[in-house]
Amino acid sequence: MKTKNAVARKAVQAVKLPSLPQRPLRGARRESRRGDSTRLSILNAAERCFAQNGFDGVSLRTITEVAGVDLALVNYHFGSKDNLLREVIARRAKVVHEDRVRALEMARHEADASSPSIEAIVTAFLEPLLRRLSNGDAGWHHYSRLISQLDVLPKFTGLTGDVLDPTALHFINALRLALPKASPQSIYWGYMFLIGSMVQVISATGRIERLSRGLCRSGDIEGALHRLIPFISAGLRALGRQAE
Amino acid sequence: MKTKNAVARKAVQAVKLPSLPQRPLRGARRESRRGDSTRLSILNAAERCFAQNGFDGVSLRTITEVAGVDLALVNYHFGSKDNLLREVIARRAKVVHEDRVRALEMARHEADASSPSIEAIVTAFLEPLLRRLSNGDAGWHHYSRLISQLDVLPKFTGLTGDVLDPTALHFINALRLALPKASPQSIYWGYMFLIGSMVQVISATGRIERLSRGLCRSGDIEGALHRLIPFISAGLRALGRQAE
DNA sequence: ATTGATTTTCATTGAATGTTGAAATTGACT
DNA sequence: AGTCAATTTCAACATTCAATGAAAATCAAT
Repeated sequence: MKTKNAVARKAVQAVKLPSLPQRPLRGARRESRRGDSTRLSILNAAERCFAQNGFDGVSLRTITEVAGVDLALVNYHFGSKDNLLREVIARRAKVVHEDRVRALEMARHEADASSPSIEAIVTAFLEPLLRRLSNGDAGWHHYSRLISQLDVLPKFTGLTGDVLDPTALHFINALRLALPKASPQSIYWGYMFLIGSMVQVISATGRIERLSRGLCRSGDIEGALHRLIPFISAGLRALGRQAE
Repeated sequence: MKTKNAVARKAVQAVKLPSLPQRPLRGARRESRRGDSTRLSILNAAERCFAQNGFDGVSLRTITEVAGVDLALVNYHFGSKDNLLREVIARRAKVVHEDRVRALEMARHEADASSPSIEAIVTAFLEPLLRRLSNGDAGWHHYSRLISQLDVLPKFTGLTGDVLDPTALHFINALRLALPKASPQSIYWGYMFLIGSMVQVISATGRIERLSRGLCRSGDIEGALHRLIPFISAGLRALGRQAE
């Protein structure tokens, strides 16, 4: 029934969405349309609200209130709450993916003929996202916390899979080349552990402040990276040394 | 406004909960009361539902339907949905905490005068929970997935803090003794990474099946532990070696 | 000024939410 | 049989939810 609803909704939405002009109608390369700022406000508000209270913990009413726009505009611009979430994620995931792939290619270039070091691979994966967290843009913070939540909720694996798996497979392949003696299974598990460690940093729940009584701070990305990269690299290398 | 509602609800609930007899009224050491099986059904159903769809993604109606009991019984036995969640978690967290502390004491005993090895500490932390996941009891599976979700949601840090922080501080202290050269900050971060890696295993979202195209399985706890312990141990040791 | 598509507003839909009060039932005790 | 508290049932409560339909407004192009 749930799937049927989703399908029905999707079908309706495909029909009812405003017809986006596929190519610029006018001379300018890209014509900025009237509703663009509305779309942006909604995306940003949704990102913040979803991150704070989870997808099901926030209503479209709250989101539109934060965005300062009318409730009905969500369904006009995005079709449904589900689709709003998808666009919130896709927007930034695209950026991070491209940066990560580029960073990895750079590392490969520097490594010449051989494979880049584990540290280089891990850094190429972590920095594109983590560096943005210390750049003052709260949006990236919210996006990170949202990803952390979806990563762990079974009902969203479809969504996160579509968006994040390409990056994952890209880096899993790089790790395989860098750890030729590790079994394929160890590589996959190692990648999961990598993700998990990173998620603890980007989810920024404030737990480390509480545990350390203020000695460590969730927002101290430099401090986190300074430990995260050695931790993961040493862990992965240990998997590469393993007798199987 | 939201906080005010929560406070009001809590106050009401404190007044309206059925007066639980503090000590056994009759001869038997512990008199099993009539509603106990109802309580259990609700706890188990809530555990399963929360794990699958998240706290806000499930209604009390769904939970009581799964439990096969009347809707009103949730508020009769637990006072509120919030409190139901708390009891769902506390029930199993208590068991795991005791097992972990006991396992750590055992490791200390075996290590004689010196500190237990990193492997021993990490194992003492991981096994009490992970071993239960391969013992057929689906409840532990649901509990683990639920913990994974709450761990990453800001709005539940109060709850998870109350329940999980004592264990955390216990093991952080053990790690400090085992890694005398590591800075306190590195220990705290290391513990966070440990948690993160573990969460990726116990959240069991099926992602590793998809990424590895069936080569690895989320349910393969032995395989996961076989990589998780070396990964984390090597990572922590690297933090201990770090120049600071 | 008029057209016509895009965007916004407003009112409302039907369903689902957590919670509650009052009556009915149960079962162990006198 | 009768008592009484614990438990269960049933029917509602007032909100809130996502989504929609139709009218109003906006604005560039003719």
